[in-house]
Amino acid sequence: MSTPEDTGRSAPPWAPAVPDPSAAALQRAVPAAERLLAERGIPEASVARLPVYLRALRALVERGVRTVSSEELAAAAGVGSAKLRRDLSHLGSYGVRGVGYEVAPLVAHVSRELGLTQEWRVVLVGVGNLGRALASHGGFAERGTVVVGLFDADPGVVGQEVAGTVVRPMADLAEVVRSEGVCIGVLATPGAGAQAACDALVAAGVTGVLTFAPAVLQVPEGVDVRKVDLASELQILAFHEQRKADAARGGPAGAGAAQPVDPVPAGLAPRATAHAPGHPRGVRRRTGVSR
Amino acid sequence: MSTPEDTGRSAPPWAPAVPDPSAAALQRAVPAAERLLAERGIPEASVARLPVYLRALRALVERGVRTVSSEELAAAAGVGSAKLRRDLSHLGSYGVRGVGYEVAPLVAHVSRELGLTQEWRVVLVGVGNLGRALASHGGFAERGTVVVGLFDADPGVVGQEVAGTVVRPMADLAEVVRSEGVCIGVLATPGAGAQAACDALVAAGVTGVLTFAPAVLQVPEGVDVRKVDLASELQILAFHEQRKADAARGGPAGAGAAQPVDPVPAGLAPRATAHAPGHPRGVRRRTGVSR
DNA sequence: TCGACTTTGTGCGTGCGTTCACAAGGCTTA
DNA sequence: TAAGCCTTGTGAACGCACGCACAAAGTCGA
Repeated sequence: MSTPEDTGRSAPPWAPAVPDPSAAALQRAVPAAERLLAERGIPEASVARLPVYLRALRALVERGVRTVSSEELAAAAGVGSAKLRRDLSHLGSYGVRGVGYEVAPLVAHVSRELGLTQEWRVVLVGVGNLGRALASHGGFAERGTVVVGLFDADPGVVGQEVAGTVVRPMADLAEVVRSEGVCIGVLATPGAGAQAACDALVAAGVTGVLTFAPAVLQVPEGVDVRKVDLASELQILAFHEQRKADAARGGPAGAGAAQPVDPVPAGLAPRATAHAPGHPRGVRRRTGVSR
Repeated sequence: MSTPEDTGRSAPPWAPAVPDPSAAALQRAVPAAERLLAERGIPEASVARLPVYLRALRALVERGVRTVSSEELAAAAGVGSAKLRRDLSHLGSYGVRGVGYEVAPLVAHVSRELGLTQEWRVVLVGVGNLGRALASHGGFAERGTVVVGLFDADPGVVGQEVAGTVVRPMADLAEVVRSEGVCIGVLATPGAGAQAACDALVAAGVTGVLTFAPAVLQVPEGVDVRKVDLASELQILAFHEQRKADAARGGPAGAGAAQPVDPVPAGLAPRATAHAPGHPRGVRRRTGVSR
């Protein structure tokens, strides 16, 4: 069976400005076994890290580096080397034992895996403060993504020009999605109108949604939703800050915090808890970002 | 080492300059957040959901509801009831068997747990498109958070008034952080200046950072970093879209999105591709893909 | 050509998070 | 008071993900 590999359009836009002798490597046929492995299941956790690896790899390309060890790349991506190796192993074997990974081929491979060999056209619904920023934020999509339409339910906003594009009414959504081949939508509406906007996107044929709205979205099977919740992120940080403050004040083991009835000193300012118990200043390390 | 020339470690800190084995060793350290949690044992995963529960609860308060069952609240928050019950159990028993949870007390309790009984003052560094939006986005912090300072390294931006606040130079950062009792900083700079800005925040005494910059940040022990990566989110969506498209086209096709063109069989919605296991009943369901 | 060295790829143990399923507990009604 | 019903809180099982540690596999120098 013919592998749907790089037919036509050869080199990706970001192909290393370098001569690139390994072009052949790109064409190299991928063993069926490997492909199946990759197809069958790349853990979601790994997929989520691929963009990070890709960014690190591109930086390396920029610097003219041709080969990296898992240790180096992992450090650049802020993860452990073992994790990185396993993640990459899900894509097939693209490293050379005793040497490391060839940057150029790896960039190409990861890009292809993420579907970045094609351009993804997206529509943005909700042109408020955030929506405007996202539309203008040239690099928010880095590469591979193009906003082909801005929409808003507010008649007052429709017609305005934002980032060189005219905001269109929701009524035009379906038509644009179809004609432009859009399958990803970005939602930047207030929480109240989020579900309605989401429904409109789905009805139009979008199957992937990135939402910034503070609302729980209900979507039909087959539609992916990724949610970025700014308020929540801050609240989570606040939780940790409070925890640190408590630890600094009282003894660990949540002296007072453990009790349901915690006499919260409402008036007490969370003063710089900069110097918790014992923080070895000056030592840098990456901080877990959980997920 | 394969790096052609890694001369001078003068490379900017944010550059994926990897060498430095000692740094790798330091990464083994246990994230501050996790360690703190261990003292009281609220799983990070649960903490991350508390804001969502809180939002749902507030909506219930708005509607005058006084009691909710775990089933109802879970549905409103988009999670399973068992998960919700366990999450809440980490905060202590605030439910009444046979009845459910009393909304008002629960709101108060969760709020207190998240540290929302006090106001968290934050500074925002990087007043570009995104920074401006965040500063203006009145409700992006919902409640409990107040932006008390905008900073930017660009002299051209300093002095401008954004959202009623004058942008100040980075030189003023430390002073503001101290005088205002800030411990959380929001980073909205380009990737290039992120590490420097982060360093400035940490040096000023900030111990919690929310970054939107596409860069891996290195921070000292005791500082929490949460990262929101817009480009990555889109790429992850793209990955899934590609997967669906491949599946729709027929069998487990190649790993590459071959066709640069013909992304979507116009008008045809890539039906079902459910990669999420079965889900209870309900026409609509929330789509997994959480972080 | 051979041996020493380097780094990948992965088997395996461990711990966390999610889910099931049910006993415990509390309200309501007779 | 006692029986019945409802929902919480949680013991236990399951599965995923992470990290260690090492054999395999390749490079480099003699």
